[in-house]
Amino acid sequence: MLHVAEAARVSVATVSAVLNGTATVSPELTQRIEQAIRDIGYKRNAIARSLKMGTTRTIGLTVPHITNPFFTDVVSVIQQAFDRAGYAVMLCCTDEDLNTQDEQIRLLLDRMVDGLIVARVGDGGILKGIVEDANVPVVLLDRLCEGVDTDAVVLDNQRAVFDAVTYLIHLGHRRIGYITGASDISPMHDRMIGYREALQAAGLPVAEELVRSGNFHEIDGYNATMQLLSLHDRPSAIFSANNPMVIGTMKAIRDIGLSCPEDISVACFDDFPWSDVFVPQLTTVAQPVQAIGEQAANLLLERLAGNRDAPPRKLILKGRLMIRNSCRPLGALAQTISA
Amino acid sequence: MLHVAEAARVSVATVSAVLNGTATVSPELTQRIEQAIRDIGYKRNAIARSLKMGTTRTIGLTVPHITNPFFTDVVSVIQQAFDRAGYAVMLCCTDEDLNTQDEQIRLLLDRMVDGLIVARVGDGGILKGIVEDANVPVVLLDRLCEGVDTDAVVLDNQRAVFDAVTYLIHLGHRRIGYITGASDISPMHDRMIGYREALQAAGLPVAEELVRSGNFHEIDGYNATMQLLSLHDRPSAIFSANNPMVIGTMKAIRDIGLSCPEDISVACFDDFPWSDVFVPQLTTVAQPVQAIGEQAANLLLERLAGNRDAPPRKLILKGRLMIRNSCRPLGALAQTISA
DNA sequence: AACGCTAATCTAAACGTTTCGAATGTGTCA
DNA sequence: TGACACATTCGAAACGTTTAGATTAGCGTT
Repeated sequence: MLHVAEAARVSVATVSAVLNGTATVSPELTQRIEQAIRDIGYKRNAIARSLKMGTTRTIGLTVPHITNPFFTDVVSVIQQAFDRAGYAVMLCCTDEDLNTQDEQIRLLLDRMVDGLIVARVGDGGILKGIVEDANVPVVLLDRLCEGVDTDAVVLDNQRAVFDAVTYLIHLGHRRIGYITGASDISPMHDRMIGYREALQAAGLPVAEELVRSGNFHEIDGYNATMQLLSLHDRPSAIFSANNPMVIGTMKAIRDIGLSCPEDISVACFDDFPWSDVFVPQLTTVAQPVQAIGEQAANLLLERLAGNRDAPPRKLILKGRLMIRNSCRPLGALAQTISA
Repeated sequence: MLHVAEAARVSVATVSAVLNGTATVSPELTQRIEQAIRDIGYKRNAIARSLKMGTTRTIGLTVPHITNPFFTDVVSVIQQAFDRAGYAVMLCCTDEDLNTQDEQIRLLLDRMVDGLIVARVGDGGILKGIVEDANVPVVLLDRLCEGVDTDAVVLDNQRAVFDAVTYLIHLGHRRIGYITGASDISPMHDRMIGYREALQAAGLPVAEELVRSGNFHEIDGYNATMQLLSLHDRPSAIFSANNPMVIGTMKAIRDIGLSCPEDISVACFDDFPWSDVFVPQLTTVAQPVQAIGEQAANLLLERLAGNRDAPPRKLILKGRLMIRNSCRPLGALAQTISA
């Protein structure tokens, strides 16, 4: 900027003025300065600007795993939204580990991100303190966090699973296996409640041996399914509360020599692009990823636009049951349908 | 830092010294300063540091679409690698659009990223100038760029497709449809060559009506497949040079009332997690995503570590044909096998 | 001709670090 | 006792911006 000022024979203040349009500058000087900028190929240093202004026009986004198709899609939407608004986004993957998350949030804060969107892990760690300090706005994504009162957009997980399990019950299933992730994550907790309530609403018992817990990965789904399938009175249907784990479920079914949906019905959380192309076409609970991403971005952008002390808003969106053909009717119902 | 200095009754220079270990500081002062840091909850301002040091410990990463599973995986690996090295990564999606890419690269450069990893789009745009200026190191990912001589890691695309198509030919296929993306992208160009060479090596003609070009999206694959399948002498196999497009291919096959592999064989580029779970299990060319991501990260990290003027290195990795059951043997071969 | 008003431009401080060189103190050696 | 080396600490400039306030010039009024 100094060089531009010299070349245009003006002060740096004037250059800054035309760059930002913050003051009226005569046409001649404007012209000279613009020419000098082109000649020199000057690019304004956003770091120096950030230091002075106290804002970086950068936000931090952390998710447990970007390879989980739900997060892939949401990250993509969020990235686009902030790109349109002229913000950069720093992406971090916490690998479902609290220490990693704390470290990455610190990294982002050190770099003075203007805001944070977090799909939290564990108990939230340092998140609570950050929200309380209220220096940088935080919006929670997908997962609420106990004791952390801030903007959030989540799914009505309980209702979504309730609907899905009720659907299985309507098909005639009575023993429905359930595979979940760690229950300290709010969606996992809520989904579990949805499962139990659906059974209870139908007057069915909640058999603890049908509930298995894993750590979100394919292998965990595989192991859980193996256990369910080796029960002496094995379930006729399995609902997997997490998408990567359902891959493990399908592999376990195949490896054990069964097939879906003939021998066992399967449904799961989170839709994915291939779900209606291959056989079986998996029945899933689809989250409105586009809306989730956009709403999260909007909540944060509004805070960034200055609306700091409005009360926190929690947006709760509805899932949608995508009925395909991985679940088959059972018993009397099956008779009527095939007849 | 000023507050810390005051609280510990020392100068800011001394605080900086203990923070960075750049000078010997007496045990008492060190102690006092550390205490003050804890008391105040001081966090060093990375922006100010960056301004002074001229380095942000942040890199920029641009890909066409993060939802393409190949890029999802590679981004994930790269993110992890830089995280380990204490770098933040700014992620941008260019949506396969050159203007968007230019804009985003400018955005990243404004923010003084220390380096860039780019899966380029179009003809590279401003990339060439940036590499020539040599202020920030650039490594090309997945796609080389004409006239841009810099570090790169790509696949041996030609060989990979050659192998895949040769496999189809060995199965007895003679008319093999080929669906590609825009040919100004080096991998698409090279894959096409691999296709032609495989046919020529087998003494088969290259029928232009069997080659269709799309814009990387599912819908393009759908349309291209529809065209191929409505040919009066339709192909017995289709190879899709891009993963999202193969979804369109599968949908088109289904919509037209055919089935894979009975009526038509399908193979495609890029593996995905579900590929061996559902039916048909798709035969794919798997890229070594882990290695690609790590090598790209390493190339850049080495440059960042100071090795600036070594000649550019191009790493060419090998793909792997994952033979599953979406391609069936034809003619005489089918007889022998089923006999 | 002196005055005030407005518009255009500039000067200089500030943002929070790092770092060079100067200053201070302490012990060693001739 | 003075000179010197060494260890420790500090003052102040610098990084590239923004911006409040000062300065200057131009112009219409009286």
